Amino acid sequence: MKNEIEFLIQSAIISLVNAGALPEEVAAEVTLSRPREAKHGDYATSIALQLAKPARRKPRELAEAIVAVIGEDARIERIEIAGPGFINIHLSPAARQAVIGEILAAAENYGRSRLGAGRKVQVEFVSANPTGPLHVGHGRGAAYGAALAELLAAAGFSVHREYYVNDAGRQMDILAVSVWMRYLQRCGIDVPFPANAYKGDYVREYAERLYTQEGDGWAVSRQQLLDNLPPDAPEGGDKETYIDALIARVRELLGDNRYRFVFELGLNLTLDDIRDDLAAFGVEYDEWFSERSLTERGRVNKVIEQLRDANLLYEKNGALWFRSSEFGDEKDRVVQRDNGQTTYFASDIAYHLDKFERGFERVIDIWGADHHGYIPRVMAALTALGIEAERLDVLLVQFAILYRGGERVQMSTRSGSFVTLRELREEVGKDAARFFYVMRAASQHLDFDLDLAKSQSADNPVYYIQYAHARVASVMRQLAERGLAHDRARGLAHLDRLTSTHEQALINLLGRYPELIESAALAAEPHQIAQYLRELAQGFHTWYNAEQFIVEDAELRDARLDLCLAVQQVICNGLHLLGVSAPETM
RNA sequence: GCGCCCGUAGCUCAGCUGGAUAGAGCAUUCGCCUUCUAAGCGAACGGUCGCAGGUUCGAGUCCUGCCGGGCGCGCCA
Repeated sequence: MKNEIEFLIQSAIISLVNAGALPEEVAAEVTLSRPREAKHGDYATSIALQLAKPARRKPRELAEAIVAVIGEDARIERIEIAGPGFINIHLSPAARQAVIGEILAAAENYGRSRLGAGRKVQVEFVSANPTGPLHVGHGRGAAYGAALAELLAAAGFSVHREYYVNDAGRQMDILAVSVWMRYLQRCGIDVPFPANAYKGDYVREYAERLYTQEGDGWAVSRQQLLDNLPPDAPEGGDKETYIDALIARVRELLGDNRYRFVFELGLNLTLDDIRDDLAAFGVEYDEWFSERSLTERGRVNKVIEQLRDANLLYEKNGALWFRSSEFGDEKDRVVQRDNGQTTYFASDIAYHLDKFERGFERVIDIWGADHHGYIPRVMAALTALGIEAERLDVLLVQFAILYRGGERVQMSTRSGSFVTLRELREEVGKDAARFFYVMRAASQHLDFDLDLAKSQSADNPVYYIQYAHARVASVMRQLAERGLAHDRARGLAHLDRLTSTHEQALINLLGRYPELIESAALAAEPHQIAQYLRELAQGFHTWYNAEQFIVEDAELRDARLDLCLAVQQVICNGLHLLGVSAPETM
């Protein structure tokens, strides 16, 4: 409806221009807004105010000219010019009510848009290092990314959901060594656990697997392991230097095959865990993209050559540097270390290039806010490789802080006592977790109140919204119990009976939903959906308390039930986008 | 020091990409169940939109400078 009205006004302006009543250069884009005040109509535009100056005409006079050209239209009851020159459009009751029929006919497709026109968009999110279980910080990225992907799909984009698996690099070696050290301890060998290793209990579980499979056959002596190693942090050494030396030693002692085995064991068990966890969180991917595969396919070296050929690399202190500062980054960056190893950044350049080579028109990365400093170098690399940086959107998700009993829940990765996403899910449930994570703008720090998320009351927005959905189902059950049947067509034929302010407000809200999908998708703001659903549920609860639906008058009854079902459908569709279930009973 | 994000009601936050009298929820106070789920509804109370300038018909929204908070500034990933 909004688009139709916009088109109407746009056409009016064009015909004024054609008639010479307006200079050509004023043909601006007409945008409609939903006025806050009901008396300002269903839609309003300030186009006359915007055009007044370039057209050298008084705003109200211009508004009158535009309105005169529009003339009569069946969808419009009346058009008013208000204030300094706003054009307020009041839809005809029939045009407004028609949305109920549209919703019931389109069902789960109501609100879907062709805005994206099938354009290929990739959304990469979570992509946490597979060195341990996901924690609550990753949960927000997961919930946000999944909701955004759904939203873009609903807006007509062809969406590809991807998880970038950092299965190469030093962090994975540290995990392998962590597992190996726990294994040795399991074998009864007294070795100190490195300061920089992964201390979580899951590492012991992985080691137990290895022990179950191999017994103590892969064990070595303390002497063999530690001989001539530099001191670890507790002995006054450097934990980084120590762990690197230890990694080299373990490799040497185990040999390639066995080292590989331990490495893969850690990687695969962790990935299985992450996959299961996300699946239970309602988050599914189209692709799990391996970082290692980039190296194996020579993509990293290839991109380095590409940069070298473009004369964008130089050597300094034995390392290879990319001139990213020439493309807006604050300093140049190393792509290959003095030991010959390529950096994570080098892989990331190859990865982003690969994304665009796979044909995505637009690529969205969702990162934790702590990675924001990394954006300019990735953008610089893309620009250097001839890809317009605008095609990549890096969306930052701020931290979520958990509160329990009014107290901040402390999290510490170092001690291994962090709160995992799984624990959160088990404590508050998938629905509440998914909803709470996306109910605020991603750019806002999120206070996640665990007690509220668990509470089954109106204070809890998830239950409030789900309750509205369940209430409709309950009304329909009551109807059946009273031996009555719902006649949708009869209701649709008598929508003019829905005259109360509550009903009008609900109908207006329902009509906004398709516009909301588009605006939320374009702005990458799933929280708009969450806010809207609360508003819609509130409108429904208010109506529910004010009026009986199951009344004697069958025409009125069916009209009201049609509205009920339309509300239920939109709540269901909206919750689906957010990954929250829509229960029939509560 | 430099860069990014954020400052809106006592608290947690919206504010539709510059519009009309700044809105919700919670908290507080007062009401509503013999009637479709009270996991609900209604009402009241509550604001120098961090501060100061600027841009214009019009600024919570855009620009500049301060103040306050978060995060980041590795040959880690």
